[in-house]
Amino acid sequence: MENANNENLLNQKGLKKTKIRLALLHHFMQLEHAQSYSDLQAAFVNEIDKSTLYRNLISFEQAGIIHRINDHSGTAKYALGAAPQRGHEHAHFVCENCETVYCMEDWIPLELKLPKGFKTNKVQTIVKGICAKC
Amino acid sequence: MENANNENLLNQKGLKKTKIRLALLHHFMQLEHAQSYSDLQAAFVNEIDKSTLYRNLISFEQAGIIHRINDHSGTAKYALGAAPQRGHEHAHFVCENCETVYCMEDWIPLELKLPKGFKTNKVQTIVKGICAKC
DNA sequence: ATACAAATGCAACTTGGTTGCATCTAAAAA
DNA sequence: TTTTTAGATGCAACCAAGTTGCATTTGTAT
Repeated sequence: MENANNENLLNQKGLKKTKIRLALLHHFMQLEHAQSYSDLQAAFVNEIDKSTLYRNLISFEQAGIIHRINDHSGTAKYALGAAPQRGHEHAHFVCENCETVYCMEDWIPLELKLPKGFKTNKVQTIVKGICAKC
Repeated sequence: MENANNENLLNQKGLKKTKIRLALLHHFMQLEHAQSYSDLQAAFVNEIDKSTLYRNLISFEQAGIIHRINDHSGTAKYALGAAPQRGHEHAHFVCENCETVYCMEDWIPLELKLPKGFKTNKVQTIVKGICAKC
């Protein structure tokens, strides 16, 4: 069932449905928080090549299947869902204890007062603190 | 005059006043926007060793002379001023054209509604758009 | 069945950043 | 002023994240 949905998703986006992509997609579907490259590598140890993994993350991101999050740890993380668009931004919560990154879907983008001549189209917010599990 | 001020600053923070530190500090004083490692390396080509530069950036940051900015480009940038404290956060503006990073000093931190069990102590905001010069 | 584009694996590379260690220098003590 | 010493520097080696070129394989359209 979920598998059929994932196959459709890849079809829609014009991506070939390979074992690796279906496995990756399945993995993302099961998780509620963001994954770093090393998380994913650990989850698929000796199954997916480094460059293949990175290339698929890029493909998925371009297709709007996942979005890249920079949680200020220095390394990117990836979570299900398209990149936040103007008016649909969401904040990301980074737990300072367990380092888990959550998408805060109900985030409301704020109105900003910018100096003259500055124009904005994106606001990205990282909230740091302690999550419910810690 | 400025040089004397910089020397005092280093004294106050318990840092030895070396040629390199004074040059770095002077450089930061002249700039209005954030610098990446590679910006700084280019500005002091063959003058400051890689590890010395990084170590001084760390020292300056710990001393509250500069603060580190993560503009979601994947590489850190540094700008004059202490790290934003609770209640004194400021947003950072990243120009999508020239990639310049500006500190928006008059930013007012927002009140957040977080899910139950989540506690926050820091909110970091990156605003992306086009700057006044572009 | 075949043919082509796209996906994979591998190795080599780049860049940002760190670390250990020997040497040097600012600044305090004598 | 000279001596002492903690801290600063330079160098080389290292690590992790991420990218690229190329040969091979696989998915899909014909």
